Amino acid sequence: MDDFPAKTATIDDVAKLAGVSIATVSRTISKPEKVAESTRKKVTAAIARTGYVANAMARNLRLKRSQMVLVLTPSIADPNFPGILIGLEKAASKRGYGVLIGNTDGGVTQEESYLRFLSTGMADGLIVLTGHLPVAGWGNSAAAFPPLVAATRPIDHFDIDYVGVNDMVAAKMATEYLVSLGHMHIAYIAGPAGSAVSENRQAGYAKAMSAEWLVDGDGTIEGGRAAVERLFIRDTLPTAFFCFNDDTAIGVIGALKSRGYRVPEDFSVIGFDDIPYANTITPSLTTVRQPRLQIGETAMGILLDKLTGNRDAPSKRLLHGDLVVRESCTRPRRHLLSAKRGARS
Amino acid sequence: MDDFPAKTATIDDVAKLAGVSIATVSRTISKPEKVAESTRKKVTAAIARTGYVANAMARNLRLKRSQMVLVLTPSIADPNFPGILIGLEKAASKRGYGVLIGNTDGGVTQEESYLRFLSTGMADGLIVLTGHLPVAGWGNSAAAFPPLVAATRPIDHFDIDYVGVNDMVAAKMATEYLVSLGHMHIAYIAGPAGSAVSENRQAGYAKAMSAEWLVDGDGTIEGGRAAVERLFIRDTLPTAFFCFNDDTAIGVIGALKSRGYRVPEDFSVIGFDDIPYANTITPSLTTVRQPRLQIGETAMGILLDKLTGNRDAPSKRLLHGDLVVRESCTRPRRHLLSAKRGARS
DNA sequence: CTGTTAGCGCGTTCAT
DNA sequence: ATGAACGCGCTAACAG
Repeated sequence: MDDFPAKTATIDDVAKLAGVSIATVSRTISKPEKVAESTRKKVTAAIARTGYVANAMARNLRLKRSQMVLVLTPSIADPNFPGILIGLEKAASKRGYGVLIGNTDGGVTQEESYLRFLSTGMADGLIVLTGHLPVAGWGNSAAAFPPLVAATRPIDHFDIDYVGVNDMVAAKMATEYLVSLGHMHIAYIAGPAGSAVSENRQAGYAKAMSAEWLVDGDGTIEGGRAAVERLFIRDTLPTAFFCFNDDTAIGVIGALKSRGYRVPEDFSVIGFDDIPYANTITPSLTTVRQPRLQIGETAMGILLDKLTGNRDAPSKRLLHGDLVVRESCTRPRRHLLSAKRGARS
Repeated sequence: MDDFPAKTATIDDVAKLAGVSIATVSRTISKPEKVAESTRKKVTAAIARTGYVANAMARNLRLKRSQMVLVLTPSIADPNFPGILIGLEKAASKRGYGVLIGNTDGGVTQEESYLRFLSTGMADGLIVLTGHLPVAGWGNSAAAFPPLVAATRPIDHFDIDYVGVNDMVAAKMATEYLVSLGHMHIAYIAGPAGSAVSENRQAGYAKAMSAEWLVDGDGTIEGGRAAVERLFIRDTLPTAFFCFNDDTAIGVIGALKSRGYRVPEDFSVIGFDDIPYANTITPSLTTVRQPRLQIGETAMGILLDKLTGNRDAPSKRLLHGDLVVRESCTRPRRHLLSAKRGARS
């Protein structure tokens, strides 16, 4: 019934078997209502008997499209990626599109290579997770771009569709939670230098604080750890840490613990993302959940709408992030403000 | 220079501009040596001026191929997936192939849908991460399959290319490590029922033990936790746990800790996979590293070899997994063999 | 309602 | 060494 390399029946085979022309076969497939009931049945039967499946290459060549979208990501290993990909894939396959993965590793060479791929027509559109236009300085009119939507990381200076979490609002909420617990000295451990996302989170944090206390970071566990070490060289310490992301928070907690402090008893720390393992660490991490699946789905939805023509002006879609309260934050217990370095190790 | 929707030059444009026939243009691209030096230069120049890039659909239609491979996975969220995907993608793009993601969620419907996709010719081959042939009972002769290679999870009853870690050897090694530490009572917390991978790991474990002590599990954190709870109903307990995977180990450790025990002081636990967060939990997890990237690369390599014709009989490629010693295992301290339930909570 | 025809853009004989 | 012509498999006019 469904052997595989079964000579792959073509539309001609079906037409011949059904005793009609190929045009009729084509119609029965795409516009069934425009073909007589009787012949439709014959054709349908013939299709079933031959196991016919339209050749995508031929059809796409004719239709000048590919029914695929290319997803450009700087890192498949990013803990947020799988969730987003699931959403992307789900929305795409639901509408008959395939999703191609393009891992750039931040490299310009790879970006160019994928772009060349795009220009061969193997993909109709682009989902960009990198936070910048592939190959900086691409034309200057937005019309010069291929259909594209950015997700997770906004792209500056261009009026491009974007969907991601509302970082500022979420960060403000997280910070306010810390404040409501009684914290007055909260440090923000930033993400990679120049990260627009980190800047937005910082802005949200700033809105909830009268004075900012900024610490550099890079979004990695090691970066979080290093930030804490640097902080301990100073004379004063915050009572709570609002971290750019969960990885940073994990690093912060690790460093704190290895210095002999307890979390949340001695210091509260809150992360951002709610990565899959956020609730498996000790203490389980209070954080802001990023609606990954939804981000993926709506980003793909917007792109496909553009591809199929039902879409007007670019829009920024900011989704809500939920605060997930777990164990890593509590009321400040003592005034550790004057804690000196070298508590213990 | 590289505007985007730049009318997309066709081979005719290039031919016209270079003053040659399209056949010559085609040759200059695929068999440069068969064209005169002088004309080659003209054509090359014309290509550069027009920014010509061959249309993939047309070319693939003509060549009856797609230059894409479909990766069927039961779960993008599996912690092992990203690493494998990176390897897959790397090897594919290096050889000019694109990789398409097919998330089945274990559903037959999705599998069928992706298979139909395959049969449209949008993909030339398949990488199967599900551990079974898509749509069980597919023909009976291996020749009826499309080019395919299984990775991570072997497919029984068929002579299919497979690449994964050598579970038995690795499990034996892990168990022997526990034994070398002095443990005599080691329980194996199994994976999902019927998992061939879990059976192999169990077999390796058995080889290092005189008597098996089996506990059901399902490969999830919750499953690991539950396994421990069930164990505490009994009168005797092991001094160490060899877990099917890291998630299970995380659950085991969590349950042990919440019962007031310490790991590794009271119980040693060892996992399998070395997922990204294995070293961030407390205690950091001793485990067997699965060579994900390498698995992905060699699986894709084999598939592409088959697609390009340089390949003979199917082969099983078993890669070595390294034991990664961290903090979750130590020598058994006391004889907890008669520990009763309800230690504390 | 149905069949005929003309390409979509390219690779490839087959002549020259 | 190069060009003319055919066809991969399909959809979209255009007739009838």
